[in-house]
Amino acid sequence: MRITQQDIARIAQVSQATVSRVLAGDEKVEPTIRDRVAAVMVQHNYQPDVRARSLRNRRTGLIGLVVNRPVGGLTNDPFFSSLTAEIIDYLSGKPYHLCLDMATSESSQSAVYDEMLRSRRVDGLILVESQARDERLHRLQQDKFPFVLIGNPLNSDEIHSVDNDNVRAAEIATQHLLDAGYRRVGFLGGPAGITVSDDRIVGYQRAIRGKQSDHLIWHSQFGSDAAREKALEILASPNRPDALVVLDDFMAMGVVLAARAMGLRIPQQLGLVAFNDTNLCDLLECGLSSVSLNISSLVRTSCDRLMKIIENRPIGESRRTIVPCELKVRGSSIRDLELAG
Amino acid sequence: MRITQQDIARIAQVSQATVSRVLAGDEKVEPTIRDRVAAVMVQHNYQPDVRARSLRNRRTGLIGLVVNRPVGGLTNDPFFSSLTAEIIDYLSGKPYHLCLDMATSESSQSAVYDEMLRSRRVDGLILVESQARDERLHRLQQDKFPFVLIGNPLNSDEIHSVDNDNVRAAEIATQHLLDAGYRRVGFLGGPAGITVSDDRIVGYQRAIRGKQSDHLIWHSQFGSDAAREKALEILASPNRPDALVVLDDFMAMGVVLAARAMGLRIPQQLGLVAFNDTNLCDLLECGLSSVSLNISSLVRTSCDRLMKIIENRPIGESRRTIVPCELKVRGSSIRDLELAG
DNA sequence: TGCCTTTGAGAATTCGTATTCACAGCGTTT
DNA sequence: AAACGCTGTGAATACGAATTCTCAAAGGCA
Repeated sequence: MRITQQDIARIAQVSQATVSRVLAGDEKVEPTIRDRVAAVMVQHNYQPDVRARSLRNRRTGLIGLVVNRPVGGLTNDPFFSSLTAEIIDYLSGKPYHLCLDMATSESSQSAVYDEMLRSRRVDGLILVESQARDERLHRLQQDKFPFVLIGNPLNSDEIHSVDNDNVRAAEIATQHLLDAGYRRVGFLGGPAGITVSDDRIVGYQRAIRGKQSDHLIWHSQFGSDAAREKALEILASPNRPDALVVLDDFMAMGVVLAARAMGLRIPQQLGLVAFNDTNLCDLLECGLSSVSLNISSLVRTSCDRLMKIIENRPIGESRRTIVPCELKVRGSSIRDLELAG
Repeated sequence: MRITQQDIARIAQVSQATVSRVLAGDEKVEPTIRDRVAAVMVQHNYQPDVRARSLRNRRTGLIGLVVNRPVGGLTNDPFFSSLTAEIIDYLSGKPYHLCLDMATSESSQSAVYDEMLRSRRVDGLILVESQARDERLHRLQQDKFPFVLIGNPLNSDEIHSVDNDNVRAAEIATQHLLDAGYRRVGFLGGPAGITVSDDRIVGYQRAIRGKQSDHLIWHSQFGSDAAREKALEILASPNRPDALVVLDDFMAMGVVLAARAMGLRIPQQLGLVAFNDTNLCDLLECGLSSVSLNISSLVRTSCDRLMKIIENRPIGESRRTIVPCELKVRGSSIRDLELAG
């Protein structure tokens, strides 16, 4: 059977309330008694029961992370894995733990949400929405449930959100390629409708405006395989681009394979810039230029914010925070690499 | 304020006990009443409070995953990310959630363990120990706390554990290279003392025995960068290997870069087999042969086992389960690829 | 000395649910 | 018709900790 405050109280010859007070570090406890109780607690290896505590305190000490992906959609998702890794890293040492959950299908989402929110399993939520789900977000908002969105809440500025400036990120990437001397800079994105992808296309277009006569935009499924197929097609077309901004590092590696298969040299004949700055970037001899999304600062900001909301502390900043991203230039976007080297 | 069973009871003109019974699907409730209560629950969007429930039931519905890594050691760890991804995948739909925690330092481990176990935050634990921590494991064992170890419990067969047969895996990989006609097959592992690495070295040696005069074993830090450095050194040595078994895909990619830099062709002049079968394997033109650790079946087995232990259901199998691994042959280990193609 | 304030600690209550216990109402049996 | 299940429901209690309420003892002041 488990040791409770009741037991400690009995052994130390005090009331259960006093044990609780000692635990809370209450000043109003006679030092003699405090020490006696503390000794008994240590001796019996007492640890308060979180379950009882959270019932009483209305706090579980858990932060939920809900990921919306189809079954199996998590494996090999670099964004997701960085995200969880960073969150755990950030939370370690703090009085919160991470509760991870997945909503696999549209229909299971409600269930997951209900289980997490209405049932008060977690104190707050971090949401990563690949597509805008106003309805859901507003439900949370109405329930006054503490949450922070990583992403773009679209038409709502009531919602606490932290985001990369995807538009700007793509603009920078594109501009960089233009500056490097590439003439026909294209964009290879993910499936249309995905917010990240759409946002970045806007940034691409913004940079291109005026500098180049046409917009070269393609879509592909995620992953290096799909991207390679698409790239084979793109690079075979008569007026192929001489540089590509690619939605993520994995897709970029697919493009690299396609280029290699077709005998195109990177960066001389094809410039590349991708996003995420994962460790994949070093797997290319010349290095893959990539825009770092600064996930750790994204995480730090969101978690800080969430903890403030949960603990009712004042929130200094505005509701929406943009985390700047940073272009990490490597070899794949330096057109005259050999001359320079 | 939150809606409780009490409220539902009042509205439906029954006692709170009855509401609880309806919720539990108790047969002994008059259909008329059952429907009336159910209707009120739906109407008011009632959801039972997990906190109260877990206090009463002594079950939280949480499974803990404790990862032992230094700060920042999670980012870009493919094993970890596959593992969590698979666990979440597996748990979604089941009445358990995942609670993720990290023990960054030796000293913080006790704290994490205490917080998780003694405080009964989770119903059971999945442990991934990179090194054997008998002391810790035995404490858990003595507390009769439900847990399953992914890995090797070394000198204890009392402990529930699920593991790859790392020895066999490495043996197969090595054998495969020997069969392919390579003459000097070496092994590039991680830092000495890491169980995975040590186990695989044993397997390597077992396969080599008799087939080759000497054992060619090197150690390097994890990650493609460190591996590349080491590989440059290895491949420059006078009696360099003509094939390498490499501890994981990432390190293997480092080896690939080194080989490429030195003008060695893969697989003709250097054969490669790695472990994990991540999506990195497709990033090599010829494909990287890799031993799949079958993480999803690893996860399925451990979670099943853990759930059985938690729920006191009979456990059919023995305490230790070995999940077979499978060599995925790709181009990097087919010595005469061009002849074959 | 007597009254009031302060201090410290125990008793009682609360959080929301599950479950045991007790019992009212009804039907069956002899 | 009386004694005896049986069934469905409400009342009461437990889970373990935090907090409020209560009160006794000690101390201060007039």
